[in-house]
Amino acid sequence: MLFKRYDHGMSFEKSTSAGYLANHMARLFARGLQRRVGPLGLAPAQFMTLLELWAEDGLTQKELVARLDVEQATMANTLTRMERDGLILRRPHPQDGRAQQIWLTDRARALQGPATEAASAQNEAALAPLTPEERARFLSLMARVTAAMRDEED
Amino acid sequence: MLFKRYDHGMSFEKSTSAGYLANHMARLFARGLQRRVGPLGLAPAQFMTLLELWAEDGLTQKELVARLDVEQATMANTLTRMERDGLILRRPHPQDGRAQQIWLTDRARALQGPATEAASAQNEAALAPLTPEERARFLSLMARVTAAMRDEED
DNA sequence: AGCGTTTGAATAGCATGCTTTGCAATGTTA
DNA sequence: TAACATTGCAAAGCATGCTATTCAAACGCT
Repeated sequence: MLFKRYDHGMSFEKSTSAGYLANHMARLFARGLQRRVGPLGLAPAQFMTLLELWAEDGLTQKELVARLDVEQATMANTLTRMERDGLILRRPHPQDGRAQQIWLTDRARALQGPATEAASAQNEAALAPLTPEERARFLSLMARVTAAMRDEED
Repeated sequence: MLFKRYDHGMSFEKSTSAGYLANHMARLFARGLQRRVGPLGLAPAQFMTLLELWAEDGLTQKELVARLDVEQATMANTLTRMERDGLILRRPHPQDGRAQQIWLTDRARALQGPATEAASAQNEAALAPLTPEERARFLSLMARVTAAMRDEED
């Protein structure tokens, strides 16, 4: 019997790999969000962080890390850039000398409307081909898969 | 009427934002894949690139860029690291003096089995809570959303 | 009180992604 | 064929992730 040179019998089709699709989809979301919120002077990770801070100000870095599920070092760097860009202020925590509280600037508050509109537009563009029922199922499936991987991490 | 300080009436719930969930899910996939293929000396983007090259060798950088949907500069950097790590060789293209062909090394060929097994294990862990029908629907939904965003880019 | 442990952040170093820019090899066209 | 345009890659610069390390503040226990 003849075999083609590269047929090792263990094809791994990227088009049917959840991880591959998830990566590609997330990159497309990020590109689109960048295109839409970039003109406001925001980057995607900054927008994600602002989402938490618009809901509640004065959090510590540790709290942001827990809510956004990124590493502490990643958050520290993102906050440094946001401080540089005049979006937040870091103030010493009144009860804990190791910690700081993160406060929004007026500029950051003013961006809530335009930025959330831009993000909604991106979501709408991505989900355009789906029916309302499919959208709900899709969000639910992503949430379950995400939860499975989080559980597996500990 | 009274309003809480931060209720601007435009809540954007991250738990119901497709983009937010996609980003989080992709980060969890990347962490898991890193954990599983890292010991083989591979990084996630290198694995993604190898997926194409295991199927077909001798492609140009331009062809890889088209198949993986990343920017040319991103691919150039990834290939430089793969060359440094002894996974590929860059050889001048016989017909086009500007281009090069990318060839796998024996080391890269030997990694196909273990690496695809590791990636399959990651996919399995992520999709564990889903039924076979749900998995199929999930992949199909991701493909449709991805296609919608790609279409929108041009 | 004193000492070891834990905890909150910062820093360094690296991988991946992007945009922008530059350059040499090819193609095209007047 | 000379001039212009296109194309394939590389390099610079930056944002976001990660791991590992370090440091000071806070805690806990004897």
